[in-house]
Amino acid sequence: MQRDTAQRRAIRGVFSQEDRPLTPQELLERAQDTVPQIGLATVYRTLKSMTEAETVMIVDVPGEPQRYELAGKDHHHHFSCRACGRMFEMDGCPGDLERLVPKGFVMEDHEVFIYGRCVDCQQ
Amino acid sequence: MQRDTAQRRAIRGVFSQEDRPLTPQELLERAQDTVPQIGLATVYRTLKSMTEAETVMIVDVPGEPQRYELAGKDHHHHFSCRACGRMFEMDGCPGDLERLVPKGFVMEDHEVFIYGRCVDCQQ
DNA sequence: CCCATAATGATAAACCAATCTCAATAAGTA
DNA sequence: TACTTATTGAGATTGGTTTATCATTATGGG
Repeated sequence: MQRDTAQRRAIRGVFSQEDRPLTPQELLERAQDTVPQIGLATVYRTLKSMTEAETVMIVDVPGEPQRYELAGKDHHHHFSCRACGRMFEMDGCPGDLERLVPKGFVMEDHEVFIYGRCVDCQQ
Repeated sequence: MQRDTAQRRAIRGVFSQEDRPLTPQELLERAQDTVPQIGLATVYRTLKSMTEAETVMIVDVPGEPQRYELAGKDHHHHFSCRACGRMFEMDGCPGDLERLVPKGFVMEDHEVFIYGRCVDCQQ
């Protein structure tokens, strides 16, 4: 059966503290604040089981390694800060995407990424 | 000086025939129709010099290798077909993205990806 | 408290995209 | 045509992410 370890608690803790999509590396570093000896393999293993349990979702980002975010959120998109490299969530959705779709094509899904500077990285 | 080779002509030909963002692998396969012995290294070398010359642009796609498209096009976004894996261009742009940006964040750029089925892959 | 075994850490290995190496080829000027 | 040298192809190599290995640790039911 699934055991409750300090490592997994730390990873779950990071996800609820930072409410944004995280890379395995970011998760490792934050989790090490709580459990210093935690290794990258444990992070990947935990992410895999959380993904299978649908506790977290994979976020594919252009030109970056996969990120992971807690599942069950409302539909949203992402903001990537070019200064600090962090990715944030943005509620809502631009309407009227159907208008962009070429004739004869069928839209099933969409993603929007906005790039710029986050509130902590102004000027 | 820059020499005009059959390989480079083939690659330029593929770009103008297929008017969409192509992966190095796609370029290799299409170019081999014209120059069967062309190798992947040549494709990458040619893409690098075309990128430096700003003849082509890199398109970063979520969860996929980089693609390349001819430079100088109007602002547009991309449609990815889940059936055939090809990526297409879509003219235009959803307005009103500023509305999504969290307070204090500054938008510099944006990308939109639509997923679904292209006209050749219906039902 | 015991103990079966799930989980971990360190590191090696697998993967894949992209680049490098180098001998062979071929473009293009004289 | 001859020659300089840019370009090529094949395969090795790199760099980064992700997975596998395996001896060790530690959870949690009995």
